Amino acid sequence: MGRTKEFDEASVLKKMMLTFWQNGFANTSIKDLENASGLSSGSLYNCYGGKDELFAAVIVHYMNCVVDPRMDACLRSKDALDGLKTYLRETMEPGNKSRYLGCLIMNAHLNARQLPTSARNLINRCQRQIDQTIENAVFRAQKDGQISQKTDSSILARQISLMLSGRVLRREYSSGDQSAQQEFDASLALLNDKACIF
Amino acid sequence: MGRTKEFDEASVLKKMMLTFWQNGFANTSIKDLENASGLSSGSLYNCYGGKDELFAAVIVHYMNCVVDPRMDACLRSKDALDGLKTYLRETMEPGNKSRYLGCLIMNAHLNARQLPTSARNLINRCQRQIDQTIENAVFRAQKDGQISQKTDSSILARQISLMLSGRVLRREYSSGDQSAQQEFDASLALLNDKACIF
DNA sequence: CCTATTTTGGAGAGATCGTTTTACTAAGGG
DNA sequence: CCCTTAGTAAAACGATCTCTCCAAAATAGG
Repeated sequence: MGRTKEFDEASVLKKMMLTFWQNGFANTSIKDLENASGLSSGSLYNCYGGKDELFAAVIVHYMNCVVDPRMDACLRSKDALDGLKTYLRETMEPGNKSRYLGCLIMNAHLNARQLPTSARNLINRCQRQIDQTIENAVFRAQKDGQISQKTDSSILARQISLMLSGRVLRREYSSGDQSAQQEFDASLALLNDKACIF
Repeated sequence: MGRTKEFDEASVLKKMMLTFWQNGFANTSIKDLENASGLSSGSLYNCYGGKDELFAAVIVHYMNCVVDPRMDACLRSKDALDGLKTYLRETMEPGNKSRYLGCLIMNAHLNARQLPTSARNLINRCQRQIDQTIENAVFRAQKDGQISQKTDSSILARQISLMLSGRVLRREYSSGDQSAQQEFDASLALLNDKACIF
């Protein structure tokens, strides 16, 4: 039934994902994607249809390969609080990469106006999933006695989400090893000492 | 000494400020600025030199007209905690505008890579000023007994800054009246009950 | 081998971008 | 009247962008 594809779709998606992740949607050109993937524009348009659909495919790939495993680990963790802290650390810390890229989903929020509507809806759905994971972890930690009963866990979850978004937004501003670490510590501090906010 | 300027520079800067504020640097074209200001590109280039310098002038104008008054009011407020809360409310709440625009300075962080270096440095300097204002307010509130002595005020200030950035980042995502309000309330909750975090 | 089908790569259309230039009008001061 | 500065409108520049098109290449089934 015709010629077979020569490239590995997962590996190509990963390379394009990194490009979008670093540069954002509007600041990534088809030429960039050609260079990153090694494919020509003809192939890209043949496979995905256009930049918008390509971006959507990248987001799905990002969720599958990056976010979902983290969320699963968080939800399945025996120790709810530890699971949440691990999730935050993985999302907030630069890790072994030379540059902290933030979160592809959250990065997209600020440029939401430049995004095609379909991508915007997709992004929002993913963000809601992330927020709910955080909320679930906080609820479970409170039920397990790791967070004081006096704490309003809905508010605490919202605070955590906000700080996570804030750290992502500020990644280019406070990118020194020190300030990045301090912001991460400040976020975690909310969860210490049984989070006796109320 | 030649013909005098026909337009009011402050009013022109304000119109361009709103355009940059809504669309960001990269997504604002010279044509947009022509339409917004009513001037032709010739005049714009004659007065400011180019898009980069124009953006810098807009940032200075934004600081002078929007941020500085807020920071001054916060620092001069008799009640330190009230002053800080007012500052947060003004920056986080949509107010009377139809759409919440976030903060021009913070908006620029996520697109920092697209900005000219001069603008990036300017933005960072402004952000540092904002962070210090928040920190000063927290310190003063603690000295005045409004925040528990057990609280690590540096960490609390960082948390506040992070939430502020987070709210700005998420403005298009959680833009419903309800979730925006809830995020604002969650940020303020840190300052309630004498902020007995530690 | 043949043919239908798909992939691939490159050229280029068509649009928009920031910027410069040109030609022209308008207004102030000597 | 001249000179300088301020302003508009338009054209053109080279660069870059998304996307289309088409011929060549490769591979499946008959």
